[in-house]
Amino acid sequence: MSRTPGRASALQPALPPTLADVAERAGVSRQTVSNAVNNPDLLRADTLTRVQEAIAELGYTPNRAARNLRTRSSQLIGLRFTPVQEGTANATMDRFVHSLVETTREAGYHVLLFAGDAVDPVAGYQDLLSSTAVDAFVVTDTYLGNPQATWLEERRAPFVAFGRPWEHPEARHPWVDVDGAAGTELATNHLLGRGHRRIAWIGWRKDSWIGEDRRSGWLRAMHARHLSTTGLASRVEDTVASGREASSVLLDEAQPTAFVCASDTLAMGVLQTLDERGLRAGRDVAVVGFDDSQVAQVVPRGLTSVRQPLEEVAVHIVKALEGLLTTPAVVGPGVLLAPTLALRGST
Amino acid sequence: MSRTPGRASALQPALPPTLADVAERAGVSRQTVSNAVNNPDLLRADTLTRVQEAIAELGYTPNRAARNLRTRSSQLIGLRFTPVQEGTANATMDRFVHSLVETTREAGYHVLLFAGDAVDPVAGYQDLLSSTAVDAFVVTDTYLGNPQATWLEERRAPFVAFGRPWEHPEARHPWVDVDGAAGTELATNHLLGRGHRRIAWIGWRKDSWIGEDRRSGWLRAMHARHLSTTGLASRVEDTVASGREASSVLLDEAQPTAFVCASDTLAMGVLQTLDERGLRAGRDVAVVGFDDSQVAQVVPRGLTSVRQPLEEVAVHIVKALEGLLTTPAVVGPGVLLAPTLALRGST
DNA sequence: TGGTGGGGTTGGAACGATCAAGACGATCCC
DNA sequence: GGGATCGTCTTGATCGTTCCAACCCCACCA
Repeated sequence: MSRTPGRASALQPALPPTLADVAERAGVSRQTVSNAVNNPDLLRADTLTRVQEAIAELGYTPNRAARNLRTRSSQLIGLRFTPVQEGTANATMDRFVHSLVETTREAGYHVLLFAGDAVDPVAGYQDLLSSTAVDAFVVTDTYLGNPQATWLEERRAPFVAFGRPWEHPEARHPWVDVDGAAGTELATNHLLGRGHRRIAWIGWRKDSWIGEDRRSGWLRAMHARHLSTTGLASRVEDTVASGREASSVLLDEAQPTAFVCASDTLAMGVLQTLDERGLRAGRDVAVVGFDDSQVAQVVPRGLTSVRQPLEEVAVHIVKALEGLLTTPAVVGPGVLLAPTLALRGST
Repeated sequence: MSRTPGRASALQPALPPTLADVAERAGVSRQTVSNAVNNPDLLRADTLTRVQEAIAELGYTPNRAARNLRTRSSQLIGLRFTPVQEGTANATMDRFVHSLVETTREAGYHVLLFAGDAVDPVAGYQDLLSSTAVDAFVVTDTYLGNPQATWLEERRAPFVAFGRPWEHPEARHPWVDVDGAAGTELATNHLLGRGHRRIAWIGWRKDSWIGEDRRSGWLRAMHARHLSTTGLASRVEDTVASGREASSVLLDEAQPTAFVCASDTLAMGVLQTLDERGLRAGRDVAVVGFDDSQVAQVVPRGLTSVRQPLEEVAVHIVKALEGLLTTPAVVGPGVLLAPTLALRGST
């Protein structure tokens, strides 16, 4: 082939070998090499080893772009990456991304990150989808009234959501979520087991589905023991300051001995109140957070927190993705996973 | 074209339009459409608008795979994603990744994440490089004796490092780093300005280049004031427990009034010691951390911490990448950026 | 002997874009 | 007036892979 001399040139960086190079070396056709890579069992044993030797000698790796073009797939999963919010203890994304990268790798995929557009929530998806840059998406920000999910669904774009379609129970896309109510129920029962009876709740505003879900777990556990919850609940913004204020008010007006919070951020607000009043977390007042962030892990004496099984979430998401991409017709039901409780000094 | 009937089929999901479709619609050749997209100024004004109309009507977007194949570039930047370590306050990656995603987007690139192999640190790079899946890498884990960097350099693979080539000052690749010494010097001077004189250092083991660099900033600031540092320094593992122990010993043996730490993780250990001894951070003893993690931001009364300008780092990295990918010959010198100090209640 | 069947292999034609070179007409300049 | 130049657009080839249909060869059986 006329490629060889160009490759021999010392100035040009060597072009990687192609299928044709391997085929020539092994004395077979291109297609046979392709089969050796993708369907080895189609070849006779001796041909296969000969081709594999040629591949090894040349250090051949299939060119992705060419393969993508021909197969109409990129082996890439798109994920809109939202950073941690400064000043909060919100830490889900980082752990989740890692789990997803790890799991997709085992399935032969890679993760493509893209940034969100402040104005148009769909912009990033639009671009990647129409240029066929990714095979599918993982949508994580479903709590924003998920225009992305409906938009993607309309376009029949393959995607799996991390988060239930709260507002659209009729949605027909696969999703994986963590049972927040089960988490707070776990936390509340843990506190009940430690003898607490007046357990307060600090959660998010009523328009947050996730917040209401988590709240319901606390409510369920309390009612199961026939304990009153009146005056023990508070709904605020997800900031440390709000948690501080809410806990301060609750301590004054309802004298709780324990707090269950919708997030580690709010729990840190509680710890701050305790700190100000000279109360010891875990000894005088118990506190449980949600998300098992780094903050919960390293704060003095530690913060007990509900931990989402993000590794498991990633596994189910990838499983669903593989299903979507092989047999697009089948859409299984959503998957709901149970969180665990990371016990630390605050309870 | 024979494609049209297939596209009209109701069962098949519509194939996206191609260059040829647009060309036919606009009554021009394929190449002209290509030029309209990539070199609009080559076209006559009226032709351009006609083609653009056709593009808009059909909703055409160039197919990435085809473009990648032809141009031998993927517009993807590979980044090995290492997750936060559980139990630490190490938070650089998340913020950095976000900055990088944002900045690369503006430059027309996307970020491709891949997982590290525990055994072979080069495996992920190898795979992506030889399959021409990415145009370049951003290497962040240069502190590990960076076999990746040397490996990539040998292969003439384009990459930019976040982190200096400490062990290989002769390295000829572009890098961007944050001046850790300047950061700790800033922190120490801040404490000196507040009247502290006995300022202790808690850092990492001697084999950490980054650790020694940060230590040198503290040393420099102290020596500039002719203050003794004997007995005031400690080198330990980067864990909360180590920080706790080290600060406890230092308090007993050297009576410091302030601590400068190589990380927020160590600083949290100091806070824990203070908490145990009934001392108030910021009032009785001052503490400064490094990285401005979420932990520093939400811990009660806050932790003063050195903040790396990661957005700026990303900008310089992308700039270097663009340089590499357009004119591979030129390799500018490394870029060293100055961190800032985030002031909070602990000082 | 000759048809049948099937595993193993082959060559040509896509996939959808860009590159390189050339065609065409209009303009310019000597 | 003729050749060179420029701006604009077209044509054919090419990137490296996989799909498709046909092919070869040999075993099997009538």
